[in-house]
Amino acid sequence: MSEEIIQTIPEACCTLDISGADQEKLVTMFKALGNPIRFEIMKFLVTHPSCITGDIVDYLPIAQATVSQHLKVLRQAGWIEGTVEGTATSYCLHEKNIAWFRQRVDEIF
Amino acid sequence: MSEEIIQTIPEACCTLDISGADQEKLVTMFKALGNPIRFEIMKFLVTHPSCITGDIVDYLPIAQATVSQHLKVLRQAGWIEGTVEGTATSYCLHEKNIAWFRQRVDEIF
DNA sequence: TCCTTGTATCGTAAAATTACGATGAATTAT
DNA sequence: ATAATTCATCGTAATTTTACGATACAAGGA
Repeated sequence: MSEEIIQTIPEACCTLDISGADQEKLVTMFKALGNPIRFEIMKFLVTHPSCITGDIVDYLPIAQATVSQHLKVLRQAGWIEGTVEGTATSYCLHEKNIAWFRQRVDEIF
Repeated sequence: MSEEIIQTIPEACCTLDISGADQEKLVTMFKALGNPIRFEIMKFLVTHPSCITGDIVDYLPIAQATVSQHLKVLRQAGWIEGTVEGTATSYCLHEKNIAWFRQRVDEIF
């Protein structure tokens, strides 16, 4: 006779109000800043509000195409906003999303 | 006669007190949570304090080896702590590092 | 109109990440 | 001592990310 083994995951001590699309967005934001170059870009934008792509390219030791790619990741993750100004693009922090990120982090941990 | 062009990066509006090893640690923490499975593990640990590896393996739809690998990433990033208890390993949040993370985020953004 | 400037996107090579089964190592049970 | 349990690590295939040069595109100036 073999005994029946019932797998039980321990009971939760509490609930967490994050899931679905919000959770995906949060993970995307974490992932975007989990890269040294992109973190450096965010630091640069904090200390140099609304500068253009070229300023960041001049500042960083990597190719323009790569910077543009990183800016796209940060933009799609919601960390920054880009505004086309003539032939240039001006970037600034997406304050609303950043505030949202902080609230979620404070809420979860 | 060609005119000399001097590249100038715009002046900073402020300074940011994060760099070097601290910055690397912060990026590593962001990177670790920038993965859906690892985020899910963190959520599980928040709601199920000090559970063992097997509990997480039962909860997630992925192989034990993969869970173990993700736990290692979270441990090395400083999000969690593991304690060997006999043949099992019990994991819990690394509260101190988590607090440090939140302080840095609040400080920067 | 044609050229220059500032960026984004494409194609692609190299590197890193993710997932798995298999194996190993340590502890406990028989 | 042997077997079972629990977990980490190894080796590796598949996928994703990162970086670059080349190219395209849009706006402004000559």
